[in-house]
Amino acid sequence: MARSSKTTVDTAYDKLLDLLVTFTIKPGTRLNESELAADLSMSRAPVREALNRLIADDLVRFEPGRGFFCRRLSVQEIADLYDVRLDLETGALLRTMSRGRTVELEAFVAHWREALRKSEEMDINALVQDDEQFHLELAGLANNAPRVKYLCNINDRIRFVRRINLEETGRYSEALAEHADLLEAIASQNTDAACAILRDHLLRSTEEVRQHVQNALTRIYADDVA
Amino acid sequence: MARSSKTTVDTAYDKLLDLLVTFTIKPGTRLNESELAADLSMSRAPVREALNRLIADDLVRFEPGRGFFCRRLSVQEIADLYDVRLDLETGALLRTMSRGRTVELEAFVAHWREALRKSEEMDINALVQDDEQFHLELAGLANNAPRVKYLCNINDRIRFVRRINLEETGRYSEALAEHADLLEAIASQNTDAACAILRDHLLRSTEEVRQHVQNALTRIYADDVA
DNA sequence: GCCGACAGAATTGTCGACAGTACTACCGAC
DNA sequence: GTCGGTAGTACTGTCGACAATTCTGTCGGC
Repeated sequence: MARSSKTTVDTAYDKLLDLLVTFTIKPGTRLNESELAADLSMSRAPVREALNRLIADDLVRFEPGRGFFCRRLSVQEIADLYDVRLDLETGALLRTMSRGRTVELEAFVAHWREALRKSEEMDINALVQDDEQFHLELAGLANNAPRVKYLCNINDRIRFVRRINLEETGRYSEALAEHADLLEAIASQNTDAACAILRDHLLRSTEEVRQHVQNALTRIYADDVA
Repeated sequence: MARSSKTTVDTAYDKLLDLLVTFTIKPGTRLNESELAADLSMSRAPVREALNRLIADDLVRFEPGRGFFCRRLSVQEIADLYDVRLDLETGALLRTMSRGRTVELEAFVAHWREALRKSEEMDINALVQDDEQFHLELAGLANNAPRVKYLCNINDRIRFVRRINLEETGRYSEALAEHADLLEAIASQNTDAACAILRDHLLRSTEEVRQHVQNALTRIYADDVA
């Protein structure tokens, strides 16, 4: 039954991750193990295991004797995560650039030149996903797996806000243009320019986040899917 | 029985963390759940829960159907982690310095001026612990909890190597001197100097690590405590 | 002598159950 | 009407058991 890499725990993990990342489960609410187990039609054991994995991702909090809770969403924390993200991404870029032209870099540039051209007619979901992908692949060029993993974690924790942010500001084309600029700076091996663009791009997002997180919060609590 | 914040899972977690961080459990070895449960005199359930928490810390690997394994120790990964650490720590320092003199900063400087003076006659264990503490508190001044958390994780993953490194090079006084220099640069609000010192300090460590990790590895496998 | 199949042993995956603890709602006293 | 205690309920914490899978060592064939 346990097809490799698709055990019950894994399905529980994926499902819960989704619920938490999209805030279908509201911040701060207590998670009822039995209920979740019933929803996923499995026993409590795998649910608990999945929840335990999510602790270290900081997507759930755990209080002894009380159980698991959905993480609280604070403006400060989101801003802090954007801050860390800035350092990790610019650090990666710096190292990638110092390595000069590589096959991977050329491939990256070629692929995203093409992809960005087609982005104009994408819907918001695809755009958000693409944005994340772009940044992640860029960071990946530095060939530092742990760094990418930390960035993935950050992404999981800010994804919802990131999405709201993009919707709220409607800054699609500007963001895409900034990606394009960055791409060209990279392609022409202009390290300083590339870092500056990435830095500004991220700082701008951070600023917007501060303004829009409140909207995000109300939106989360309004979304009563039931 | 479950005294607040000291549940069975927690003891399991702490104990396992220690075993993994110190490499009492050798890299790559398979972890036998029943055996661990017996050693800790508890059932398999809490052991599994603790192991699941350790997955996201990347201290254990998990293969469906095969169980949990102690992480592999690769030179590349250690170097990568040092790399990330460099970005996180210098980023934190930059933000701390940009904030000017604060009460916390003054307290930090005062405390460590004193502590460094007494460090000369410390034994290696205390030195290693102090070194980690110094860097962590310095990063903490930036008031960014997630950043510190990521650094803690990195510390867990490099602690052993860090220790070996210090023993192997015997560079105690140099390292302490660098800390002192850094402290004075911070105290005199010289941002550029402080960043440069921290950067060099960490780059040097990274370089040493590359040279000494092999020794660390053999040492780990030699330590048959039984 | 080497390779593959097969059976037995060991280990993981998941479950249901029970004990212990935290929460809730009710009730009486002030 | 409010506060404090108390009993009942709901949930978590941990366990042992069984099913399913992987591993190991042996045997026969080539």
